Order: sequence, then structure tokens, then C-alpha cells
Amino acid sequence: MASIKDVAAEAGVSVATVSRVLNDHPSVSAEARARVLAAVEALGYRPNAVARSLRTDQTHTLGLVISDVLNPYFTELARSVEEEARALGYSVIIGNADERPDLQDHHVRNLLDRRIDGLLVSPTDGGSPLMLDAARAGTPMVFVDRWIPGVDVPVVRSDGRAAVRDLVAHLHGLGHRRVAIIAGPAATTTGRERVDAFRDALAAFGLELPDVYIGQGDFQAESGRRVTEGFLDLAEPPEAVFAADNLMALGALDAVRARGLRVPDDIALAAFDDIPWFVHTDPPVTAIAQPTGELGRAAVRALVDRIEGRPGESVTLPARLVVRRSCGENPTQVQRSTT
Amino acid sequence: MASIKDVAAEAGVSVATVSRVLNDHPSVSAEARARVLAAVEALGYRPNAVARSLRTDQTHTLGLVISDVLNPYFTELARSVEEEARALGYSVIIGNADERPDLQDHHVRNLLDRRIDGLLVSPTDGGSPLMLDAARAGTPMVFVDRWIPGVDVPVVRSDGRAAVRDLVAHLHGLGHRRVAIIAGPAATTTGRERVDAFRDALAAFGLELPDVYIGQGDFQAESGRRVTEGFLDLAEPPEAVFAADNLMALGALDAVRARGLRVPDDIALAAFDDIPWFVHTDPPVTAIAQPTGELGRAAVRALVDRIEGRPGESVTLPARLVVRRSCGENPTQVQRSTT
DNA sequence: CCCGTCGATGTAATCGATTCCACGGAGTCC
DNA sequence: GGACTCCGTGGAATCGATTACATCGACGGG
Repeated sequence: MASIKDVAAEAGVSVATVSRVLNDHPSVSAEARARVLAAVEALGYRPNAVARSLRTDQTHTLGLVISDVLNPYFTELARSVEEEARALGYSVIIGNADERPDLQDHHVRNLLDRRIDGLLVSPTDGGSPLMLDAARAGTPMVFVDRWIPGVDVPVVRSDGRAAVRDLVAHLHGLGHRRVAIIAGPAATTTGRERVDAFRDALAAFGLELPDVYIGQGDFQAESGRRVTEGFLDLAEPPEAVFAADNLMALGALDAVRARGLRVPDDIALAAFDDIPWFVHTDPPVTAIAQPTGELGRAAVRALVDRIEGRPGESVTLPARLVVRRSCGENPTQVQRSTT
Repeated sequence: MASIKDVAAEAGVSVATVSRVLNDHPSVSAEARARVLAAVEALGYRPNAVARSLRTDQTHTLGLVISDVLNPYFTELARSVEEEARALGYSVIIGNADERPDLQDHHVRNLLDRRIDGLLVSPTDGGSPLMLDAARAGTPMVFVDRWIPGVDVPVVRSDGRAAVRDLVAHLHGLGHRRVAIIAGPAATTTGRERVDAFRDALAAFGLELPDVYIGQGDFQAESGRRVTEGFLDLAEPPEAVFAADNLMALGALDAVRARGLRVPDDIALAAFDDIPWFVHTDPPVTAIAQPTGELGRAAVRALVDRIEGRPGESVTLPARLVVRRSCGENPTQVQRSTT
């Protein structure tokens, strides 16, 4: 592969001049510029990003460590992150943690070793020492969706409390009183918050969330299935189940179907995170929708701000309830999905 | 960030010795090794992958350019690719082409500039000059799922012809005679092949595939919706529609639902690519399942073989039909999904 | 006792870029 | 006409690693 030296030789100038042309530095004569450009063309020269990064100490690359690529929420997030990053002149390297702290650390380390300019993370756990060290050492970092408390890193996320209250009102309005939740890992903020928000909202209606109605999941489908089976095995199963993410809702649907039961007749179901498929499931699933694309874009902007020396602010956007049919029919319901 | 020089100074040895310890070269005394390791620990030193790559001309990185991250088929593929690559000591950088040749080229160029060791591509078009040049120039490359004919690059894909024949037999058995297809872009191999396979299989049953029953999609949901609306507007709409991927099937479901029609009563639907959600859609969707994970792993193995100087072979694995209810009920049907 | 071998180590070149500094020539000002 | 600016250019240092080659000391064989 041709290097800058080959181009210099071909154009009959020094490597310094070639470099100047390539980085359009002003002080290059029109003639030299033309010769260099011709040589670049002739040799099919492309600058070596590795060498450039070594010298400039910049990779123009962002690292994104997401919790699970198989989760449509995170792929949508990844897509918007890459789009915004590209618009700002950055590339993105994605690491999939698969909800495993060890894999998360593997990717964080890998990205740090590659000297990415900044890191976007949705932590799968309470905080690996590795990531905390990196944050303390000054690696530009932004948390997205999930975060780690007590670290001085901007957080871009959505607040689902209001939407959860709407959901509980919806469930209550449909007559559900025994309601359960399939929670995410307690080590994650979203894992805890969604349970807390749900419990608080229930309390406002004078309802309790007993421990047997809190199933411990891990945000992946299999755990949703397992927890739901546990609920169905109870002497007094819940009337409604709220899955803290879309994959666990999928697992719950699997479990319900395996028992030959029906949603919502036998048990109501709602999920956090709305995805296109929820419109077409049997029944369509009532869900809490996050402004995913906007979150991804805001996170990139905050990160790039940090990288380029500007403050980089936290952002919290509201989620909203999208009512469909999985919690039961209620003709008087005001809010209703149009899609 | 500490460099190898700092470690050398801290340990009281030369950088060469540090490098030897880090790459466990045999000829280093136990004592020097211990001192270096202690210094590494004390400084929290991590080797700079950029510098290392520049020197060794290896990045231990694979590039993966997929057609669409929002397509669950490709995210599953990406996941298995990353897993296998990790097992073989490589990282993966994903580029999302979003079914756009220009974006595909952007990512290919970006990956090439980063001097990735090898490239895994599922081309969105008939072949960008950029990619062909790279292949000719000797960049280790493997096509996965889709490929470009006439290029000497291994292809890892699945053959759906038999499964398509099974599907057509299934449709025919259910009494469907007017069947249509939502095709992928003709510039892609999978776009063409699936139409050809479908047409051939229909011919075996004495059925035709008229042009009006071939809708041109682009493998994304919106096109599935548009094409399906076109079909429904025909004076004689098809009785069954075969979507050439899962996203176009989603679009088709949207279109059918928007008209207030039902699958399969008003129109039957089948899709290429099986995904977990198809079990729970209304109705569950009959689909052709590819061995996606195995494809991803085989592709990585072929690519790494090429990179490391071994041959690197093409692989073709069979797809299979998974019958559900979206084409109509048939109690005598032998093959039936259990999930 | 001397020399050859081998193991451990250091010096320095190298990868492909960027960029500081110096230099020569042209133009300007007084 | 001489001094001073600029402008365009090239030489060379530099980034952080790897590695060929040189060196040095210890050791074993003849």
C-alpha cells in the first residue's frame, strides 16, 4: 500500500508538502498542490489512519458499549449514535456486553487500548473499577440510558416515572389489582428505577408490590420466561405483569403461550421500551416508549462537547405510554396508539 | 497516559526489555520480568494499540459491513461474528450500510483506512469499485449472506432453494394459486435469488409469477408496506405474499392491518428470515430460517484463514421452512414449529 | 587458559504520518 | 539598495511500539 513517501517521490516534493496538501494547509503553491493531487490519484493513495492517530493522538473515533445487541432498543440507539457521530466527523466502534460485566470490561479495555477519543457506555453493572478509573483519568465519557451514580460523567437518559404512573393508572382503570414486575438487574440504574417508579405509582393507588411479585430478570428474554413461569406457579398469580424491557416481555409472551394461556384474558402484560413488533404481536403490547433516537444523538453531542473541550451536559427526556391491547380492552381509555 | 518508556524508566530497564516481557519473548531474566511487571502494575500501563499496529502492520481487527442494523437477522449475524472473532483473538468494527451503497462505501473506506486485517461484507449492491479494488489489491475479504459474482472471494451464505420449494408446496397445499413476492433489490444476490427460487418452485406446480406480482422492495420495512399496498390495490390481489426478508414482512403486516384486513384470512403471508418475534405476531408468521449464528462463525473462520495465510473456503448451509399460521390452517401439515 | 556459544540486555532503526524550524527567494518599504 | 517580511518548501524530530543487531558476561570444552 502506497505511503506518503511514495506520493512525495511521485510528485517530486517532500513528504511535508504532501501532508500539507492533504490537510489543506494554506501555504502550498497551486502547482505543488496539483502535482500532489495527481500523484495521490495515480497511486490510489489513502492516508494511514493508524499512523495519523499515533502522531496526532486523536482517533476521531467514539466507543459505544451497549448492554445487548439483540435488544432492538439498543440497536436503534446504536444506529442513531453512529449517524450523529458521522455527521460530526467521528466513527463509532460498538462493543456488545451481552449484559455481562466481564464482557463489558473486555470491550472497555479494548476501546481504551485503541485510544478512542471518547466513550459512550450503558453500564451493565454498578461500575467496574476499570471504567471508574478511566473516568477519573479524564477519558471523555458519557453514560447513556443507564448510569453509575457518584461519577462525574454526564448522563443522557429518559425519565419513565410519569409514563409508569400513566401505565399504573391504565392498569388500575382496567381493574387490575394484583400486579407484578419483571425487574432488571439491581446493579443497573434502570433495573432499580423502574421497580421504584412502579412501586411508587402503585402506592399512589393504594396498591402494594409484594416481594413475590418482583421477579428478578436480567433484561434478556430467557429471564422473562423464567420469571413469568414463577408468577404463573404462584397460588395467587398476578393479574398483570410489567416487564422492565422488551426482551423480557418477549420471554413472558413465550411463557404464557407455553401454558396455553392468553394475554390479556388470563394475564395482562406491559413492557418498558416500545419496538415496531409490538404493534403486531398477539395481542399488540402496551409499552413505554423512549425517544431512543434523540437519546443517541444527545449522547453523542454531549460526548463530542467533552472531547472538544466544551462542558457536555446531562440530558433527561420524558418517556411516554403507548396503550395497545395487552392489558385489556377499555373503550373509554383516552390515550391510544394510532399506529 | 504512561508509555513503554515510562515503564522502562520505572523498572530500570530498556524499552526493548519491557517489550520483550509484554510479548513474552523467552530471553528475559526472571528478575527483569518481575521488575517490569511491577512497573506495569504501578503505572497502570496499557500498551498503545495504535503504535503497535503501526509497527507490526497488524490491527487484529476485522471489519464487518452489514446492510442494516435494524434488521434482527443482521444483528444476530453481527453478534455471532463478534463472538467467533473474539475467540480467535480479533476485534470487530461494524459498519452499517443501511441498504445504501454510498454508506457502504463510506464504511469500507473507513475500515480500509484503519488498516483492518480483513473485511466481512454483505454487499448492498452489485459491487462498488472500491470493494472490487480492495479485493483485487489483496485485502483479505469474505462475503457473507450476499455476494458479488465474478470476484475471487469466499462466500458464506445459506441456500434457501429447498426451503422455498417447501414453502411453495405449503402454499399450494393450502389452496393458494395467486401468489406474489416482495423482492429485495435486484442489485443484491439475495434479492435476485429469492425471486428466482420462488418462480422456479411455482413453475414446478404449474403456477406463474406474473410481473405485477413481483413488487420491488429494498429489504426495509417501509418498502414492504408500500409494495403490499400496491398488491392490495390490484383488481385481482394475490392470495399469498412472500416477503424476501423479515422487515418487509413487518411492513406488509402494517399495510394489511391499516386496511382492516386479516392475515391469513384475507391474505396469506410468509417471510424469508425467521426471528423470535414471528412466534408472537398476530398471526405467527411462517418463515424460512437461516442458520444465522453458524453463518457468522463460518464467515469469521474463513476470513481468519485467509488473513493467516490458509485457503479460506466458501460455505453454503441450508435454510429451512418453519411453518406457523400466517398462510392459513392446515391440520394435516407435517412440518410444524414447536416454539 | 583461551575461545566459542549462548543468554540477557541495550541501542537504534523503523512503521507513516504531522509539524517545528530553518532557509532561500521574492516582494516591500524607507 | 539594503533590511525586513512573507511565502513556499524541505529536513528532521516525534508519536509508542517492535525488533535486528551489537555487546557483554558467564560458562563449558579442548
